[in-house]
Amino acid sequence: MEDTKYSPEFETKWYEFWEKKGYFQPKDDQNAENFSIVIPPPNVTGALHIGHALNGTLQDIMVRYKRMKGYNVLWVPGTDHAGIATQNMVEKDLASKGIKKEDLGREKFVEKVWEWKEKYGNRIVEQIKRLGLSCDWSRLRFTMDEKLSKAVRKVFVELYKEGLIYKDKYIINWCPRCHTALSDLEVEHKEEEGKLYYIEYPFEDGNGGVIVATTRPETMFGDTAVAVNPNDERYKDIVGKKVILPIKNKPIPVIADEYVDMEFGTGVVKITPAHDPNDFEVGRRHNLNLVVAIDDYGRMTNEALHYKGMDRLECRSKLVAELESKGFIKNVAQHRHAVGHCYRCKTTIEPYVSEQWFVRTKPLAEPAIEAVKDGRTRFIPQNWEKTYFEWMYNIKDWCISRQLWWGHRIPVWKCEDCGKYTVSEEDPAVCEHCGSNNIKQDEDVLDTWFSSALWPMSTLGWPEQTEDLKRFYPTSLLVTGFDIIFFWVARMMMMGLHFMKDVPFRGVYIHALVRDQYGQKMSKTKGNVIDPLEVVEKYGADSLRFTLAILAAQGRDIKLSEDKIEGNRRFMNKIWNAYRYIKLNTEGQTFDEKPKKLSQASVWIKSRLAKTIRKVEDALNQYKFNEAASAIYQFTWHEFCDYYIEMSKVHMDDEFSYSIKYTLLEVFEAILRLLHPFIPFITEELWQKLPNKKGESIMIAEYPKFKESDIAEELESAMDTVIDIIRAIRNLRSEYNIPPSKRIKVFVKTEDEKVQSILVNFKNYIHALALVDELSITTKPVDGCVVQSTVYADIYLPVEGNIDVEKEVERLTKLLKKQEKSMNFLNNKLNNEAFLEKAPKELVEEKRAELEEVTRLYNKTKGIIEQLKGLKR
RNA sequence: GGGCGCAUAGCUCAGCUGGAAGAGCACCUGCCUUACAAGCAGGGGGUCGUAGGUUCAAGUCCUGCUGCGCCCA
Repeated sequence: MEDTKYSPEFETKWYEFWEKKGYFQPKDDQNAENFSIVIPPPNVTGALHIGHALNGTLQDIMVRYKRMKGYNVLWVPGTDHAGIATQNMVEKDLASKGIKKEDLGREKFVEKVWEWKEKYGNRIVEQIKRLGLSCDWSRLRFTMDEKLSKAVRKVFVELYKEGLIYKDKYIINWCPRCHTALSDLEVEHKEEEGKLYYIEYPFEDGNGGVIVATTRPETMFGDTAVAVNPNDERYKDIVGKKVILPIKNKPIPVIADEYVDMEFGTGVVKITPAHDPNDFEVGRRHNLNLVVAIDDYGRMTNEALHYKGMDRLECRSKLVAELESKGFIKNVAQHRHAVGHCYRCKTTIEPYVSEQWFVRTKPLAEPAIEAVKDGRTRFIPQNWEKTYFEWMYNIKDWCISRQLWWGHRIPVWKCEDCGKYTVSEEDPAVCEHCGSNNIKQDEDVLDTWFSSALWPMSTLGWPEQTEDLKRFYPTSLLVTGFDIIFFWVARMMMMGLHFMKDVPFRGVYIHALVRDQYGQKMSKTKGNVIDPLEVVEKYGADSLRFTLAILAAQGRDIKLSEDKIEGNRRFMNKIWNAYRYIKLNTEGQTFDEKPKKLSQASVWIKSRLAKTIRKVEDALNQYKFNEAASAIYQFTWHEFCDYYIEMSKVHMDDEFSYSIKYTLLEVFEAILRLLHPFIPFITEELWQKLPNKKGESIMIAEYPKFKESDIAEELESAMDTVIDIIRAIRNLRSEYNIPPSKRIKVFVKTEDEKVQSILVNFKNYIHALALVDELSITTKPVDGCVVQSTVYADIYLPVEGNIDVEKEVERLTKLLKKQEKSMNFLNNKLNNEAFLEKAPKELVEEKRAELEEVTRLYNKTKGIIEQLKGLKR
């Protein structure tokens, strides 16, 4: 016999079993609908974190659910080469051995990264498997696979030919540490305490000067103008004059531009087109020169005179000192402002002018906006559409070149002779313009997100017209976090619509972020991470999965703590022990024949099961994972275990002996199937042991179907009466500290014939669940008893010796107060003319009946109290 | 500065289309009742952030305010 404590050690065994059986691969049923998902590819070098666990669990629930519903299901897994992240990691590794990537050279370095990928790239895959995710591993993809790289090239070349990719000298976000350009999205803005320096720029004519305010004085070596707002009365007369740039002693013009905020500082700002994105635009409008004062390593150039070669931040402090000593600094103020940081290495971003490749996004965004507007792609929850639209309407061109070595090399060759570009899918031998063989490939690689943008099509085989592509594109669902709606979702929409002429996915389920129990983001530095692998080790993957699912309410972040996972392990344990009970009673018997007659409890539980199935399906169809999970939890624990199993004990040796066991197995088996998408392992483990299983695995069994014919309203309402009476008896037992070991005698007083007949018919259940050994129906009060009234009947419990009158009066007075409150509420309502007139008739009737009922109870309670008080005297 | 979201029991949160507030954990009491002490039974606890409005009826719809998050610039 199994141990009373569930232990999840069987998990890996079942995963191997499923994989070996090929269940993760789609069926080939021509009549069935297709359901496909592509996994958001984790970084090859990454380690599984709780976010992956949530993301994967939710997808797996849908995938397993649909599979059991009979769909042809395909879930494509894969990993992302993660340009900067991976390169940084390998660089760091090499650095620890004292090697710089430049020492190796590009080719050798890239080789090293591939080695790294071979070595560690599978780690995350293995970790994902441990969670039970049923991806089709025979279709595992990597963004730098040969075929996927071909797709990348094709897309680049076609977009280039359509004029949607261009090269431009532009100010971009530059990470001096990673030594590469970053897209706007890859910059994280953080509020920082900084200083605002007020520096005087004297007029060229020697008559005073203007004071400019800047947070970055070191960029002054790149200043080519100072600017004021054209509407600023204070500075009307100085526009067109010249000022002298301090230290450099170079005259620069005063210009007027709407961009200048009159409220900021003095209303005069310095314009440094090469080192500030806004100034860059101003410079373009006013034809200003680009003077580069800081180089790509964040060091000062020779424009900075004696500061040449110095780091920009060191230069700042030294320069401020010099300016101060020379009297140029008029004031220094504290100033909070947003500073950009590299999303990978957190280094402060340096705006930098350079030649980069860009994707013209506007023409691509329009169809992507349309597709969501007309519902071809639906966001769940729908609010996220707003976020998507907001960004799409204000989309900027996408800088796609990165000065890295790891990634898809840009397929552009520049001719050293004619200077023109050859852009080609195949490596060209000669320049397509002049035929020269003196051509050189662009050094840069593409933004990682460029290849991810193609993920749904490229993993299915595009540009080849594969069977998979035909069958599974558009995919059915994408499950991802809100943090990559712009990075990824939006770009997949653009690329998918452009190249496939159809959306990449029908639905986008946006899930929450997993935070710690205090709502803090989990991070290694804070030390508040919950490691999914540790948790799985300790509690099992099922407990983690169920916890994530039951917490995954739409639109709210998940605050996770180990307690919660432990709490759900108890649920696993409950299921485990329910199985033990069933096994104990059914072992060695066969259950091939349907029972002819069911006991009342069985009819009831089947009705409840049917309703639960309906609830679960409704919830899952709306992606309400928490509702689905709690519906089954509630049913399994509080109806099946708390009531049905207890009631089943009554029938073990009576005429229903076979039928009750049959139904126990039947309902339990259905519970396991209902739960399988959430907790695949324990459900398989137990299902395999059931004598009534059909098929070789629960994974490919049919999902429970709602059966209208199982609904038994009349019986359910009778059972409500029974449960109500059981509760009342238990309550009295508890109030009088009667231990379970002591069976009792009760009188149930009711004049209602219906209730009387229920009492007769369901007597056994009351005996068993309320631990009663003698139940008498009466229409008269019984002496020497404590009483508890319910809507249906009054329970009289004989007490040995004397009744503690005071305690009893106290208890009942409390009850009386409640009933009084209730009466008042209902009376108010029913005395309200407007309510009687305007509220629905049924509601009014309902309230009338309620009032009648409460009044009856109130009078009863009152009577008992008075009687008790009389006794006291 | 623009946008989004949240405020319900001590804690973490459910509450769909408006008809007298729910769960899990924690707490209190009693129990090893033959599936389960990782359990069973019972119990206490909320004027649903605040001020208005719509309505016969508001946690639920609308507006202002306060507090707290997040995203974008």
